[in-house]
Amino acid sequence: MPKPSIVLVDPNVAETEKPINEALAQHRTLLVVGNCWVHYVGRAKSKLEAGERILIIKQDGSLLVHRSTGYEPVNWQPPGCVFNGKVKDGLLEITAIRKKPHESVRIFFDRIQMLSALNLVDAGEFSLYASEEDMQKAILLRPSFVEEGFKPASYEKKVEPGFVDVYGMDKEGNLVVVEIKRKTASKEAVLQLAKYIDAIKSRADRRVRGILAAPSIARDVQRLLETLGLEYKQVDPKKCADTLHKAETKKLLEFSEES
Amino acid sequence: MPKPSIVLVDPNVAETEKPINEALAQHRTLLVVGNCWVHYVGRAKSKLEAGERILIIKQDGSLLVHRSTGYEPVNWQPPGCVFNGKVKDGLLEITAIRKKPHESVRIFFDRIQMLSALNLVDAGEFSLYASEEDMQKAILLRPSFVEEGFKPASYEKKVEPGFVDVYGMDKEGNLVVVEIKRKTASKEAVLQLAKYIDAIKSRADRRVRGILAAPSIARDVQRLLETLGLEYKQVDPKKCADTLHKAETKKLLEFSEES
DNA sequence: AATTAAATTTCGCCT
DNA sequence: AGGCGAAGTTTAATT
Repeated sequence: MPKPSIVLVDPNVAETEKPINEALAQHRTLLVVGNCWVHYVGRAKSKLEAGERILIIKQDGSLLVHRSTGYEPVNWQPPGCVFNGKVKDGLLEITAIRKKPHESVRIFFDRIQMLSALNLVDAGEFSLYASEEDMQKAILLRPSFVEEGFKPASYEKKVEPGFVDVYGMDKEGNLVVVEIKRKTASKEAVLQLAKYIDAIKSRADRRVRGILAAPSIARDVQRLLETLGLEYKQVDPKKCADTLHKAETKKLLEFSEES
Repeated sequence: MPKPSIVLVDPNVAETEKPINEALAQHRTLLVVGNCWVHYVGRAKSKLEAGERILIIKQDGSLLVHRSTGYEPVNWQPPGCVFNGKVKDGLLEITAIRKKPHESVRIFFDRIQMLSALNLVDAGEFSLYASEEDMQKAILLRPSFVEEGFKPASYEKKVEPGFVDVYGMDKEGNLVVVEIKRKTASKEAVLQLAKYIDAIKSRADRRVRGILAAPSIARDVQRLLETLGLEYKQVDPKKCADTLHKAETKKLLEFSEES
């Protein structure tokens, strides 16, 4: 039976110790806004001077300290920390300790504008569309996105430097390696594809074609691509997402008709 | 003259429209906790079903939606967004729009546990120690970290593929190229060093040694390194940071004695 | 403005 | 558990 949320506005620092440690013990989400400074020692080492920030401690043991600007937290810890809060001499000190790698974040508050201990109930599903994985699935489903007559044979095939996105054969019987990028193809993508081609060519008995499938490509990158004897095929991630979506809807329909 | 912070606990959704738009207009930091769902369209596309989350909108136009677990936000926008909040049919809809690339995040709240509009005052400085740059400075200051008798000649020297971290001479008069890594040396670091060495060897009149200075190196990477005729020297970033710190303290002392 | 490299990257997947 | 590659990566530096 979860206790309801607690919100304290402008509390004395001293009176926050108990609710904070209760919230931490119950693995609730903790939200603290106030004037603080932060010491971090671990993979690196940092010091943040005093200022007003937002501290978030989540139930999985992750920690975020956010300043008034910027997408990224100024200090943080990934999930799995152990926390402790204590008040001494009018200061609230919150310590987060992680092992492997061993590191710690210590936050000192001398004034707290708001403290909140929350019970966040969240079972909602998150779906991301048009990821590189979606594009891969869509190409396997509709190989003509790459080329008419293309026949995929395998995907995520192990080829020495790493993994090939899609691997198959064109209508002339040549081997085809497809490298997929969700956005504008970079030089790195071209070089990666070239590496795969080289590795496969060395032990193939026929011609090996490399196709870079991406929504766009820069002029100079395309030149590099052509110099290396590779090809480019424009593929729209949105269209891939739509194709996938329709396929999945159809599958669901068939399933419900069967049952 | 900044207005003080506002905190509303369990407000009706309808009554949040005005304070939210005021806070957005005044570029205050907005904190909303409540039950919401999120649609994102832009570089990719995502959908997040209903659940209780924390929304942060910062004064620089960045946006974060945090779930009850995880270091990373489930949805976000980097700084520079334009926001709008409106209430309709008992729902609060907050829209964030970014141009270049054009994308949008729409958040719908049907229940709000807490709303807070903050004026965060934060002029504190953030310092990170033991960066790669710090290690470079420390090696220039104390070349014996690389090797007894090593004499640095230059740093960030242009050598065709890019820049060499530290460049100098050993006590036998051989050229020495030092590549610095703040953490475990990767295969990429070894190959990069090899490229520099090749470039320099081609126009040098004496032996050229390549030393990879890093806190650690994987067994197989070390094998590759040795195959390429390069060397590894263990260097501790923390020790570098300490050396630097002491040097800077000393410098400050000398300065205050002079004046 | 575009490109490249680094990050206390984190995260996921596979060996 | 360690290693490798991808990310709606972001961010800073450099061309």
